[in-house]
Amino acid sequence: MTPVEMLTLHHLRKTPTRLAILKYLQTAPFPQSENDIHKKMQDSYDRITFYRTIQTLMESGIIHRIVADNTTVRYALNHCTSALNEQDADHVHFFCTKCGKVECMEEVAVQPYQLPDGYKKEECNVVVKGLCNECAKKNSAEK
Amino acid sequence: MTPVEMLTLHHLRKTPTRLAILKYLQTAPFPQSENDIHKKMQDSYDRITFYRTIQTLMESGIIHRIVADNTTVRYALNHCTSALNEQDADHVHFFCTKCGKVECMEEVAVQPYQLPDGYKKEECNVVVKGLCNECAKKNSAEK
DNA sequence: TTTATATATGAAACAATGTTGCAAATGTAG
DNA sequence: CTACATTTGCAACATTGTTTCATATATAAA
Repeated sequence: MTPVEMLTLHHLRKTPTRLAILKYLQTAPFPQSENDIHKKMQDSYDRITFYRTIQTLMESGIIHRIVADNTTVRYALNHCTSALNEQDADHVHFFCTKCGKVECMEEVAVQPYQLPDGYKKEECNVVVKGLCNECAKKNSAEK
Repeated sequence: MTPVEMLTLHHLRKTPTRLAILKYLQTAPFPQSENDIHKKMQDSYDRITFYRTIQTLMESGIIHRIVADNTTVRYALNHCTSALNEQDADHVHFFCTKCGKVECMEEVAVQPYQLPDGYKKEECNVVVKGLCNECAKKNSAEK
């Protein structure tokens, strides 16, 4: 699905900032930070607009925010954004403590946790921290 | 275990800030925010010291930080802090989207997720969002 | 194509969160 | 009680997130 189609589907206006962010996230191999997006957009970037755009895109379910750490936030397209109308399955996120990379592990599904009586579940976020394959390889080569 | 014993066990100096934070977390029924701790400590509170203390206590494994949200951070004693030398089992954290309360669900264990080859797992954080029993009750009473 | 208008933007100003360097204070081993 | 490594607290800064409001713009309708 193209960024224009994503916005059309959700009855959102096709503004430059929204299109720029969606295009960038679509080409990015991993979830991206505000700073990544900022650098990509250069002068056309405004922080306030960014936060509001992110908010809008999240509310529509086009993207999701990954909070890997108290200082590490990333954004990624929802998978259902490419497969129309399909609900995103909750997936595990991986955070490399060495290089800082965050990954959406679409293939690792989140377990359905059973909460105590009376609690109402809405969403479940799983972040696994460790070394990504590249950093793990470098690490074992070093010693 | 008393706060003094916790610090002794980890060869940390028994300073007023450390003791105050540990005492407060020990009596708190839920994980607490920086602001909660600040209010409790009043004048004896200094933000820089707070951050450094938290860092030290986390590195020693006395407390853990729960990042429920990009704007919601809480701190809680590790369970092993009361049961000497016992490794804390990773547990699920619950975040109430209505009242903002965070809970450690010690009784809900984290599933061991299988990562792709080459990745090295270090830690796994699970945050379930939804309504806590109190807010869920209020919610159904309202309608 | 033009116009009306609801929506989105961007500036200013602020609030909250987190970090670093350094001199002074303090906990503790001896 | 003293020596000294550790910890504190201040100043100064960096990053992240929010609110208000006037201006600009995307789009539906004429």
